[in-house]
Amino acid sequence: MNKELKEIIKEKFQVEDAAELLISNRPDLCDYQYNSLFTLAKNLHQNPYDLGLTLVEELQKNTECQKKFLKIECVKPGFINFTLKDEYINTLLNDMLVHDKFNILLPEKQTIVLDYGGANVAKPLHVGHLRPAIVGESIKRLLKYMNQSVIADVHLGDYGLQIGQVIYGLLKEGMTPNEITLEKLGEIYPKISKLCKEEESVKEICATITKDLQDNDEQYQEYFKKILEISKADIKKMYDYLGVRFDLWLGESNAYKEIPYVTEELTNLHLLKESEGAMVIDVKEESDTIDIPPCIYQKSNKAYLYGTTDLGTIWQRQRDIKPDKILYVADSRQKLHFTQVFRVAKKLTTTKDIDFEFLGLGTINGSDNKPLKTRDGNTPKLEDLLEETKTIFLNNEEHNTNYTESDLDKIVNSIIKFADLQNNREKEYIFDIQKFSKTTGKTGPYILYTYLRTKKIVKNNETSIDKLSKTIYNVHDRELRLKLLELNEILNYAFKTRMPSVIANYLYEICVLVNAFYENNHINNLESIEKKKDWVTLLNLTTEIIYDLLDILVIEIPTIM
RNA sequence: GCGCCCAUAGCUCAAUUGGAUAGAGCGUUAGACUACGGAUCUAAAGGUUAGGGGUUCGACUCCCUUUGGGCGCACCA
Repeated sequence: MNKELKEIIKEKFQVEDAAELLISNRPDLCDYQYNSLFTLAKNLHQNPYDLGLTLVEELQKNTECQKKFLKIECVKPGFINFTLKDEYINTLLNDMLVHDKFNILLPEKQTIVLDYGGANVAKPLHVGHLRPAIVGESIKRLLKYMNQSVIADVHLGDYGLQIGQVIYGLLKEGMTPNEITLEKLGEIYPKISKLCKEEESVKEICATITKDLQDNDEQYQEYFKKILEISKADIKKMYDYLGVRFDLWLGESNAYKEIPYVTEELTNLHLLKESEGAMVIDVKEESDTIDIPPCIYQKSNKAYLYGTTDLGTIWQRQRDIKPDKILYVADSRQKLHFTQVFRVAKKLTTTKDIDFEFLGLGTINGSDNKPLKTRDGNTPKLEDLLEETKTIFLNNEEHNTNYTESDLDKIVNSIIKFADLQNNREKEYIFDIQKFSKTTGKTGPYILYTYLRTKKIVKNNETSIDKLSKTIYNVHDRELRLKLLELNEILNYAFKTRMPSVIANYLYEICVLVNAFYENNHINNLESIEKKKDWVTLLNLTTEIIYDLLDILVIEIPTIM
């Protein structure tokens, strides 16, 4: 859209201008705005407004611009305002109609490993697991949509102290591996975890069991395999319900065989040093203004830690996948840990070329703004929460609809996910089941409802879907069309920032405009065939866009609401 | 102690990374169904962006500071 602007700036002032034409935040004045006159003027030592006037004059002479813009003007301190011609808006929309993925600009293809989910084996899934799963899955779908080759790895926490704790508990109760059940695991972990906090000696025993397990103790391995099998099945079931799908089901335990390679290279590079009985790696850098503590590689009892297995995992990914990037979706509190791990990986010749990104998540709090707890003080189980959402939805529901179980699941998913994904992932947010149960306003059901009623109109008038004519009929019509044109900018911005919330909010804005259009423009008994054809085509394009955006947000569409 | 993050309408959140008049939902108030699905739509009210300073054409956004909250800092993950 701003090709001519850039060309003219380059030709006239010999400046390569990186700034884009932006969507107007003053729709009463224009459709698109150019805000960079001030920086341009500063570099050229000229007055921004005069500069703007010169540019506008050139733009108005340009024949391509004459085709695209109804009005170009320079105003006040130094903005250039652009108003699009209706005909040009429709040209762009027609391009979206015929091209793959609505003609958006796709970034260069890269191979990206996405590490999210991060469920811990042997601990029951709770609310805390919801956000990494949903946000991670959404980012995965966004990256894929934007032409990236993505490998999703759940990276289970399956070889840490919690396993030692659970094995200790099982042995104490005299259970054999074959007697282990999911319910038992759910019971034992919190019990022993609490005990470890109270009694140092128990914690030491559990640590020793963990260490021996890592050293392939046969008995412990048998317990471990059984725990992993049962727990994994449960985790899979829950992720499945949420539509969260991984390409790889690896975990910490898979990284163990890689550790010797990492150790060898660390040793060759003289990076390992002893400190208070443990082996650590210094990660301080010259440019640091603050103190970054070293990465602990091996405990004084020779057991390995989280950081060690992360390095092993990175090593393995480099060998088997050769990714350009590895992205981690995890709780913000782990930021320092990942800074340390990334710095170590950047020192190793094998893994130094990988780009690392840590995508932090804020915690989920209860309505008291404290970490979510049930009445008995425990963290609520994810399964119960979803069930509760379903019950509240059915009780609130005033429209005598008989839902199939499948539709009901899709609606529950939309409630939870749209509530979560519209928030900035970096900030903590309040998980308020009462609030989520409301299905009016900015909610998943609102989006689904909008989609279904719009889709129905398209279906009822199916015969006439074609290309848009040059005409736009009224203000609701024009606003909707302009909103659809934002798709490219929105998707690229969301991609760049890895923020599903950008998409969720845009999707909502589309739906608001579709509903306004719907109320004001009735299609079925329209006399003009041309107009009817245009509007059905427009609504068809809209539903296709909504469909794709919902898919990125991991929301499926029910047959009925 | 050192460091990171946060504070926006009564409540829950936005604000395209420094742009023009800070926007939504819920709640409140007043309206709209003889028309394609009313889980909708049209309006109104609600703000010194925690306080104070600074940077500049321009600050919710950047810097300093005060207050109030959350979190992380070596053998947990």
